[in-house]
Amino acid sequence: MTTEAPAGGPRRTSGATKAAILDAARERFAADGYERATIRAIARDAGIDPSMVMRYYGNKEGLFAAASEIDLRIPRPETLPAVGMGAALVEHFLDRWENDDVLTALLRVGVTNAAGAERVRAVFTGQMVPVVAGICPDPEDAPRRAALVSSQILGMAIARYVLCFPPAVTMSREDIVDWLGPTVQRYLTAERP
Amino acid sequence: MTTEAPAGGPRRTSGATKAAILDAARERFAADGYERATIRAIARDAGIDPSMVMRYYGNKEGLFAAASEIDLRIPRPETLPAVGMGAALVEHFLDRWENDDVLTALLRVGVTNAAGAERVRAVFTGQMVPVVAGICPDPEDAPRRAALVSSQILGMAIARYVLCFPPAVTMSREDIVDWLGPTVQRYLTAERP
DNA sequence: GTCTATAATTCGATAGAC
DNA sequence: GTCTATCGAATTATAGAC
Repeated sequence: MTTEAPAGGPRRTSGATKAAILDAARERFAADGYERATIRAIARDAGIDPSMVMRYYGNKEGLFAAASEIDLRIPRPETLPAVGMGAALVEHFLDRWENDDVLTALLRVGVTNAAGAERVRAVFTGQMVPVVAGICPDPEDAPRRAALVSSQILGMAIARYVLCFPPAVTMSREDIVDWLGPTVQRYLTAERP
Repeated sequence: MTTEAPAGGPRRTSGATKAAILDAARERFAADGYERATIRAIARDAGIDPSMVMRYYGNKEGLFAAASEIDLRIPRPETLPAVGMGAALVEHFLDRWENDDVLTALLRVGVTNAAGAERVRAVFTGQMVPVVAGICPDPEDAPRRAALVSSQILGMAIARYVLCFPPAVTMSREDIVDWLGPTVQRYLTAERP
């Protein structure tokens, strides 16, 4: 029990508190979006006082910036199967989306908040485009191909995890990979139509 | 000038005021999302007093319900070209998205608000699924195919009109139709993978 | 490091005069 | 039909005690 700490000492370390705040923030931003996720609720979830959030992150915007740092961990092209890169990418993103609240949080905030949209664009430009550039036959066309791939990945994420269209929710992972894989593959490597 | 109306008469008709409110509401909801679109701002845009909004629509939720009524106007399958239904649908939705704020408003609110998500699901079930059922070879699979089609349409709409990925914004309509058309066509009519 | 108290806004919603 | 005035609640953010 942390309450057994010596008198005068911190109840818990600064690092642990900050991590607890970030965890709670990620969950709240993912569940409620930027406006409805209040600092009070986040602090309550983290079991600390709202003023601690301000102390550590300055303001709500700073908190979101810290909580929405993200690495998509897109596999390097060399590690992907030569055939079925599209399917492998779809599978990777399904994994990430189901195991990391930050993706949903970033998407929800990006749709409602101008600063959030800017962050999503930065992730797209910094992490998606370079990988696509390493795959597609015409690197100068990588941004456009990356946008096409992202549109399909984002669209399925919204249908399945945010809007919760029943058919999109009940579809098995395998079905989604089988349907979306060829689409992504085509966006990556097909000749321009 | 409406101020020349006879003493005691309304400055403008009830219908005109209500329409002005709905127009302003659609714009605000589309631009700011549900939480940030305030009744005060909507009333200011419409050039009336905030209390009029309450009088006509009861509360904010009622206002959004009225402002987000929408008909996707998806063409009946018979009127679509036998070959290139996918392309025709993509073109239709690009048109709708560029000429009707309600689509963006509904999408923005659906992502942040539970009631908004329910409305999007209702539009999906009521307008998208039936059309797909009239096109696809196996009507019992229409909901799933409709979800796949919607995921690609919604994803491009978000990338182009909400998140504003530069490549998605600068792409020409023709390019989008050429790239997404075959995808939608496959989701509609291809055998299950 | 943690918490109390509170300032300063802002919002949705209501009551009532004209 | 329209507007003024305002209530009550909720929010971010700050100042300062312990």
